Amino acid sequence: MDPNPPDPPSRRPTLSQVAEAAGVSEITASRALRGRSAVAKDTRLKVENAARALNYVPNRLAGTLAGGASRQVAVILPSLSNIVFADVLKGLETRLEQDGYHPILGISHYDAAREEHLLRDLLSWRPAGLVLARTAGNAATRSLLRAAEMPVVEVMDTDSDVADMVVGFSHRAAGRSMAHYLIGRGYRRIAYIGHDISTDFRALARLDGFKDGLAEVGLTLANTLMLDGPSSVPLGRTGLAQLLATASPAPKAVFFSNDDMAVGGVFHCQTAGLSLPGDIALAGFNGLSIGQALPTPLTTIASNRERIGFVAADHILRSLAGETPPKITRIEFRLVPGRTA
Amino acid sequence: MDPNPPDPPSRRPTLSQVAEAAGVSEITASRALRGRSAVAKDTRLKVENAARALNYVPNRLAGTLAGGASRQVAVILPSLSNIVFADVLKGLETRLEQDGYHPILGISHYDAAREEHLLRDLLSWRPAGLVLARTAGNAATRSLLRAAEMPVVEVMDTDSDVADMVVGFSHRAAGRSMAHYLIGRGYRRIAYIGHDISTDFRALARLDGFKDGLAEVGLTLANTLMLDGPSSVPLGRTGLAQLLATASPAPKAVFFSNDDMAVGGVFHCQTAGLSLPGDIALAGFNGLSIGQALPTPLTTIASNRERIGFVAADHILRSLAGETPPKITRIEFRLVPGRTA
DNA sequence: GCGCAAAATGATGGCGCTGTCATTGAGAAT
DNA sequence: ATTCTCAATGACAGCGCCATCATTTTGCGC
Repeated sequence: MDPNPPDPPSRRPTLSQVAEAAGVSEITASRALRGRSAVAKDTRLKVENAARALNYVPNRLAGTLAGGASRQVAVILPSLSNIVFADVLKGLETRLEQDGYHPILGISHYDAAREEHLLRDLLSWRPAGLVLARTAGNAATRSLLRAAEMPVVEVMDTDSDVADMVVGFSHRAAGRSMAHYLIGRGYRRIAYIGHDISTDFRALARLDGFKDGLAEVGLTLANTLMLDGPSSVPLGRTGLAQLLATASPAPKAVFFSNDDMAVGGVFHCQTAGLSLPGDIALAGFNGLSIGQALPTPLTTIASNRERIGFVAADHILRSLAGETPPKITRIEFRLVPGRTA
Repeated sequence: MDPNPPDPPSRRPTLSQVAEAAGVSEITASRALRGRSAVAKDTRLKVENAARALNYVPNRLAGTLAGGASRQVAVILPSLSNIVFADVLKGLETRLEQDGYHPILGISHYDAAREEHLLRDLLSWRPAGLVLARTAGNAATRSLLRAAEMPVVEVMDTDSDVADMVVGFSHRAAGRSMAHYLIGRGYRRIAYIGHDISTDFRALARLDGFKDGLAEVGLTLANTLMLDGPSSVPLGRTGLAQLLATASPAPKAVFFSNDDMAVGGVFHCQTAGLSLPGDIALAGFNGLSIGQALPTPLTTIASNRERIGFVAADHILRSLAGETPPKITRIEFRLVPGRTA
């Protein structure tokens, strides 16, 4: 009984083994499997059979190193707890997969240092392109991005200037448009309830735009409640309870940092017996399906996250194909009047 | 004016350029940067400075090819629309990142053929390990997995036998435990509302377990409504409306395929003025925070998806470190009695 | 048959890095 | 001093594949 048998030599078959089995040279086998240059039909069949028989799986590390471009795309997102980024990732993956590309993922947790570290790490895999939803300005990140020498798409908002291309919309404009809507509905005493805004600068941009919209008619926010922690339904629920318990006079309308928060607000109203929008009006942001399934559909702004991801991936792939996609692509948002405001 | 200037020689700096700048040999630079073997302190500093000055980013394709193991882990999930899998991915990424690993992602869309194709594709990147939430039995996938020669963890359910390791729980047992709970609460005329079950075999396993639990006391499902399409809040809402419009006598309790569906059911009751659980009792599965934030907290079964992902990644990393994690790791589910049943 | 272009195949080198096995030199032990 | 040890460094080869440039074979017109 050998106590430590020599490592089983079951290494994965290589291209040269396939070539040998097929009775051709390595390079011919390579061409046959990739189908790029001319290979006689029965040569190709021989090679394909040999590859199948050996259960050959190409080694793309070697392939990429030797010549081709990688078929990996680095993706950096700030979070996955928020369905919004999962949607973007889904759109990305869908488009990438069509061309045989795959995302390598990093989550920055809204942390600039971690983002930079991730960027370095992912770049070391020599991806063909890079998609990111950035966290905040960071000098090191900027210079890494500029030096990346690959297509780079920044997603989610169009207010950025670091990347090669941008796909998204202006969160500031979205906030402003909600202000216009609420003003148009006659609301004047308006409050805002947000989650941990120090990290989520896009929510902050919406808030700024919202304030701008109010200012255009000489209004300011009646109350502003900034809560700790990431956005969630429970946080929105307790947030509205807290606001209504303390604000006097009570606001007539509340704009939440997003739909999760706003749905929590709706739940509070259901619990407290407040009628929507008579006693109080609520509005969110994102257009999640849950908001629309509520007994009183949520007034919100619909964004198309999946499409943002899809288009971002498409831009990467088209850049790699030598095309020149637009620098800025707006994926329009849309105000969805519900019955809560 | 050169019409086609020679490609700018701005190729990324290589290790040998760093070595030259630091006045040492390539291999010494390699060691200095990796910090594995003995390098004199000031040699290391020289190399580090040179690397920084050149903005050197290592090429891990070459590094992995030459010797080391890859620091990528292939991840195959059936969907990202469902927050459940985003949670798993989050847990995975969190643990992987701690050791400098990154997930390469593939989405199978509950399609066995696509799953197999993805597996081949991802394997071609020679990842260090593989984590997947499988879709269904598929002979080709099985043999690929067995031949993978790397740690493989299957997540979400423990009813599988293909992978090296398994992290999850028995969906069948979860379904059974919900049956016991509802029976214990006195419900007898019980219905089930599910989404497109042909794809989601875990939901099907829960249903089977649920039926088993009913059978133990001589009951069967009063009604079964299987809806087309992926699970969602709106689908659950229309589903319950449809069931109550057609079933006669009406069921006293409904078990939904998951929380999204059940929340939709709650919304229908709110709209239709049905009181919970007096007029009808509802139960879901997953323990999403939204269900707990409802005015009447949802009765459900909490699963810890993020932990499943975290532990799965941990098993991969420990296997790579030479340890032997358990073959089967149960991440317990927990019945959460709410006020809807 | 002959010449020639085009198709098919092959030989070579190298992508950027690391494993392995030298080699060097400085200090410890004798 | 002389040997020995061990830390520090380096030379070399090769990971698996593909780009480039031969070379051979085939097809085809006349």
